[in-house]
Amino acid sequence: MQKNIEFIDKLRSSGLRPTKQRLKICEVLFNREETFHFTIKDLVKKISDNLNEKISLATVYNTVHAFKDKGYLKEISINSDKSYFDTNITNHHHFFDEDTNQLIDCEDDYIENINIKKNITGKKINSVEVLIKVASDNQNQN
Amino acid sequence: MQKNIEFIDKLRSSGLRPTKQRLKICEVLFNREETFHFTIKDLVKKISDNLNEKISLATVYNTVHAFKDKGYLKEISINSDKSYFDTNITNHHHFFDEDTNQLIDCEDDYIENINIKKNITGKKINSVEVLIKVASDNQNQN
DNA sequence: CAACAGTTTAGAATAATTATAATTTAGTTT
DNA sequence: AAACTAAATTATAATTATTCTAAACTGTTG
Repeated sequence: MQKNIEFIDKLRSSGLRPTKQRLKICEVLFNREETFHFTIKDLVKKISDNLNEKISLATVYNTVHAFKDKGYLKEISINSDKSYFDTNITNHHHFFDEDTNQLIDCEDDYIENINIKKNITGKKINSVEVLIKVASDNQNQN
Repeated sequence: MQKNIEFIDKLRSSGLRPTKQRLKICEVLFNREETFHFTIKDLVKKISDNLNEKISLATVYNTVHAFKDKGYLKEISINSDKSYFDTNITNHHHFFDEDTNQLIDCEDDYIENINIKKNITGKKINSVEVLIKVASDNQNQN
């Protein structure tokens, strides 16, 4: 569990002012054992569940984008109408449960290393991400 | 190149009435050598470029969704605010050029087979897709 | 503590998509 | 081929996620 003072340093060191709102969002996002996968809506809900004061929607968007730009969050590509974010910023892959719309980290032992044999000429690879869509075994869902 | 009569059969066989609009959209989508990656906006533009008559936006959405449901199109997950569709419905992966926002098919010889060693209990795998984000080699882009 | 740039905010604006309800059309029945 | 019915199309309104705007506020620096 990180302390407030650590968040302040973290923010300052990347040129973000440690405002009340950003610190609250840090607490919600980073004071946890497990990776947090969330949409903006999820985060807004977590904030209003955990805090007394409210943070405006615009600030939540601003902060999430700032955190993403600074590398504290990753944005995950899901076949969807909204963006998912991930507090796990290491290189890793995902399962997406189509029954529940839940994003699940794919541990390293679940998948063999991805080997890109050729690349587009003149481009560098920025990321390689695997998305494994799963659904109930016993039903016909899509 | 497929003929109109083939599209009519194709649509009928999957329980879709071969309407004028759907046939026009079939022509635009499937009468081509290469895979077509597109957003709804792209498709609307192609339609208005190629045809005299106009098709309403709602119909374009309806048709693309119907075609997707019937398996004539795939929807591709991109880190973005809009949906991309693909006329290549085989299992395959993608490059996404972040400079140009272009989606590029990843040929089989570009990537080694993906091997999922473990899966989520009680779920079946519906799809495995790799997205390789690339950008200019000589610039600092993100 | 004054000044200033960086932040927050409510609310408006935008953009993609979906819903609605009236009209039209395709396929079937007479 | 006229009549019927369910499916499809359409213009438009509604919805949803996200971004923009401009005013008010706050953190930092001197």
